[in-house]
Amino acid sequence: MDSPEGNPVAASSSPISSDSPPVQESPFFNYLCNLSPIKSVKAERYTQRFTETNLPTPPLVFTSPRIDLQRDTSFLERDNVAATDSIVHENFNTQLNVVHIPSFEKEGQSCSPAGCIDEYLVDPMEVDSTNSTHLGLQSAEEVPELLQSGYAGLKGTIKKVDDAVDSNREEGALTLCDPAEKNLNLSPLKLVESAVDLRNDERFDDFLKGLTSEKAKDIVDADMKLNPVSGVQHCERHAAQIEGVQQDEGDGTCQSLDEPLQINEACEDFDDGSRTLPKEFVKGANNCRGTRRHLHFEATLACKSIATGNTANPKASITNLKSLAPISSSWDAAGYPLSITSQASCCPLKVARSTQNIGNSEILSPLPTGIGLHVNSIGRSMLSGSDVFTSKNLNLSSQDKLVPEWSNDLVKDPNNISNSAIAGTMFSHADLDQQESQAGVAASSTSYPINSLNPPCDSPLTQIELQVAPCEGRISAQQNADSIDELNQMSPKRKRKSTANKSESGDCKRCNCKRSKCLKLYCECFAAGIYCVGSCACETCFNKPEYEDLVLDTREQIESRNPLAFAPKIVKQTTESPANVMEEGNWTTPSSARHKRGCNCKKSKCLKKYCECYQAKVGCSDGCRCDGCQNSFGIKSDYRRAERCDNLSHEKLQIAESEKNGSSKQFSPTSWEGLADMRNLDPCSEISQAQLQLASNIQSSAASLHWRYSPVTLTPKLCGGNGPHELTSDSAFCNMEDNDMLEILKDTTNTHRAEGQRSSSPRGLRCGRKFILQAVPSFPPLTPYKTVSSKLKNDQTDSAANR
DNA sequence: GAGTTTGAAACT
DNA sequence: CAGTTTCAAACTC
Repeated sequence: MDSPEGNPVAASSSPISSDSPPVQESPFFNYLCNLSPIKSVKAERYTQRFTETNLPTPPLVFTSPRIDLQRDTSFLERDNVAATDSIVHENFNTQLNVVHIPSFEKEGQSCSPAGCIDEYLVDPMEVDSTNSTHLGLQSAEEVPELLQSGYAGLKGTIKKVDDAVDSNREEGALTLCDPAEKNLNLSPLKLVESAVDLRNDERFDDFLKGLTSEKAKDIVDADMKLNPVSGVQHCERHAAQIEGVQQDEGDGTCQSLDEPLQINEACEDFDDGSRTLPKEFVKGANNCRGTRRHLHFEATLACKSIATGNTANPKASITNLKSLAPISSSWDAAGYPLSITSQASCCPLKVARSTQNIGNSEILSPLPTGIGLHVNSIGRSMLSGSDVFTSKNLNLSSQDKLVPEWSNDLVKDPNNISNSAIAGTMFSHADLDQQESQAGVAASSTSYPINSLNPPCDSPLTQIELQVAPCEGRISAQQNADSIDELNQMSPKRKRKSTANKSESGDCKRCNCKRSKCLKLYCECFAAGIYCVGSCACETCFNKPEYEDLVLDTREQIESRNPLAFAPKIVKQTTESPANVMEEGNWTTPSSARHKRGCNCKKSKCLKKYCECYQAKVGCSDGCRCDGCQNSFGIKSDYRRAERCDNLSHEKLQIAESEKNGSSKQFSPTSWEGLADMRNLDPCSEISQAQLQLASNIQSSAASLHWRYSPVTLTPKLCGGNGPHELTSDSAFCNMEDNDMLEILKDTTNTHRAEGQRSSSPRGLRCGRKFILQAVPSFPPLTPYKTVSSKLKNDQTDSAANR
């Protein structure tokens, strides 16, 4: 680790200094003040940021504060965990306590009508649908029979779960167990909430009395399975009753990895329970980091279903749930925490990503409209939105929002993953050397299919993946360690070579900054919104977690100059025609993706990586000021022609769709001319009628998914690599200046609604636009999550109306 | 590996 | 806003 010359943090004029003006006191602030001093400072700072900007504090911020609500680390000692510093505890607590929403209420956290803290702790969907003044738990009538029956039916419930449950009686948890026969009208989050309420059910106490050891285990297991949130609470509350119950060695292991699709095997971050539970029990439970994320994923998917209004096909949704389950489990296996808030805030994104990762899975249901993010913005937006830059904890939180590609491999070969490796990963990341670990993983990880996505490995997105890579099973922990050591022992030059080689092979590359202290956009890591890691060859690097305040300040400074400095450079024009959408499993670059600002090449002719367009494998556009452009991905002068080509293509698709609908009145001579014209255009004319028909049948939202997450690093497919195309009105966005983009951002909601009323435009196009609008925001999100939630609802309404 | 070229970012 | 400087990546030898 570099030892920077002096600590700029101390000298920096941080708003957290004691001289700082008092932050306006609010319930939120008071809440934060109850946190640990360190985190309170951060929270204060965060609050202040939003106070100053008059922006609503995004709920994601609570990822961090909640983490600290229970800082009891005694369980660490009990489990002989080497917690070497507070950060370890902090991070570890992150993994343990993030879902302790109910405890807040129990502990009487203040909750004012104006700014109920819990409002930030629930799924935005819930926030949106529920009065913010009573967001804590659903009322009894809202919570299905699960609540009413309470744990009196626990035994039966367990049995049902284990038997894969085919009953409809308990619509709550059991719906998750047998999703194919249930519907998803019940929000999974509600399930969690309802389950939480069960903690207070005295019948549970009665039930626990007289437990046999086996029963105890089964019950708590089932508790976790059914009710990951309350499971922890149960374990704490009824520890005395369970204490002494002997568990068979190895019997406490969770099967989630073996049968990841089973909801009842998705276990919970049960570490908290370790404070009171027998160690073996805890051990078993600790092996089961699946349930919470599992359920969250379900919540995510529920969000998806809700967002798309796809409640008509619950079965498909449930199928998706099943498909996604292993992924979520694998995430938990990595020991990363998940906050309902953060997860839910980004749930559609997560869903989309998951869908992508699943590849050929059966996930077919439409994606939520309007929640997609440009692939470049995935990491950044989330990083920003969750203030990840400010905290490693938050960094972790961001991981929750993403699903690693390797999780698919988990499913395929669960035996590849050892729990020990998982645990090792967890602890290694809880260490100060976290990033070195990442680096090691990065160095040893070579084959992420997702690599084709932007941002590259440097991005938070990839960082997240890398952090959990050990669980992938492809790389042993020892290999990781070796890689780390190797990297750490490298000279900067060698590191650079090494990373450069990796870069060539499509893997991670890191910065090599010498004078910028990695706090300027020169630094690729900083520009990507991530900390530098051990694999970086930078000198005097301040882009590290320990300088997070400085990093944040610098970032703010840069953003004050250019609010979109951290926005994706490559933007995808939005009205991509379905014909131009990649086919399933064949991810190609949207050829209409363009550099937001354009290049300025003078000598390289846009044929070398000096050119940002070329580097991003996108064509040059009118926004470029390059001389003698010969960009092989599309030269500037071809831009207009390609635009015309795409417009025609789009028109043709509209015609095809109209044809399908039996409505020929929309055909215009122009349209037909366009069709004829298209035939003369190469390569657009290669679009077959079948393709067009297929394209017209493509669910627009699904297409939108591909576009949203379409890697810009691949070659265009249908319209050829040199055919930058498809620039309709929306596409001007590509070349918009930042101010224009900001204007649009401010007007996102209105735009969205207006689009919803535009009956003539294909749904997919609207999706595309929404995507772009939401892709751009950096930190802090200009659109509160509540608004996003509202938009989800609007989408739902739109979908319903369109149907 | 050292040095050069290049263009983005930062600065004036 | 334009010109200049700084910077680090890309590239060449």
